[in-house]
Amino acid sequence: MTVTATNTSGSTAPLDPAVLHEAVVDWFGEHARDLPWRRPEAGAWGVMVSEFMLQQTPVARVLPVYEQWLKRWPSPAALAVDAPGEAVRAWGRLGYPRRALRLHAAAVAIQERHAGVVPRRHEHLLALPGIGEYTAAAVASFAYGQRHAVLDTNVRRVFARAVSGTEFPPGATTAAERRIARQLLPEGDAAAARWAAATMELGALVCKASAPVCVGCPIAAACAWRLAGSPAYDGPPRRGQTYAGTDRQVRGRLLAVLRASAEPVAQAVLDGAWQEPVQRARALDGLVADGLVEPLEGGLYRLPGA
DNA sequence: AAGCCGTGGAA
DNA sequence: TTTCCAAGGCT
Repeated sequence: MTVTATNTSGSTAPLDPAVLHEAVVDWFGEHARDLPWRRPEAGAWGVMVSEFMLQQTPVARVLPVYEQWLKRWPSPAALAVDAPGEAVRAWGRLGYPRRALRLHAAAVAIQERHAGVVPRRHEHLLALPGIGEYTAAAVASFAYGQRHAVLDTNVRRVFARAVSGTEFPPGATTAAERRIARQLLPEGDAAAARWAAATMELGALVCKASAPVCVGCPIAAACAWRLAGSPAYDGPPRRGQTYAGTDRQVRGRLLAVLRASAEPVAQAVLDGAWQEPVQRARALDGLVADGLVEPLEGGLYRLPGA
């Protein structure tokens, strides 16, 4: 099947996948960042840890935490025998601490189901806690060199612009996007894995969400969005996140207190983290329900133990 | 399937 | 100052 891009006049011109592949992969060869999880010594576990941390958190903030994490827990087995609360503590301020809990749970599952080895099969990866469609494809591709359509926010944006001619992709991944990704995927395993990494990097460094650097783009001449005159986004409003005053902020405050304490913390201390008592109680209940906080006897709280 | 779940740097 | 947004997953 042929991949087409919409041009200015509304007609379509065929994109030659082989030409795109070469341009993007060559660009990647020159501009790829030297990230620790891309080095061979990272292994599948290193790749997996990085993917968890990079879910909605920028590379620059992940780097130091990633290094200390792998030094402390160089294998799933090492993490699995530690308390989940230690994972939450080491997660620091990366945000969305449920990811730390899920990474710990995934390590336990890898011990139980896969003899301590990060599974190779997409199906088995997908079954692990905290691993969805994207992360399963990413680990299978980056750690094991398999052929998978890796559709993260960067790749989706690159395809939206280069192929579909729109500034931004839809709110949720669509069947149409998966079809485009599958059609553009090179045949061989190694080529597909390289392509996945290259398109992600292109989205991260050049085809950025705001202020794309089209002068540095290897496929600018073939980009449907550019050829259409870079029309402004006209789809449904992309969801903006308010944060100040939300339960999420309160949860963050409470968890910060617990992270900072090696000992269980009294209710009264947690009360100092947020003024408004109803919201504070709701947030704490939520953290307990999520397994991020463990209530003890006598009004004490701590990060979850083993 | 729309909403929830943290955090901080940059524009 | 406010807004945007960063390699998503789960319910």
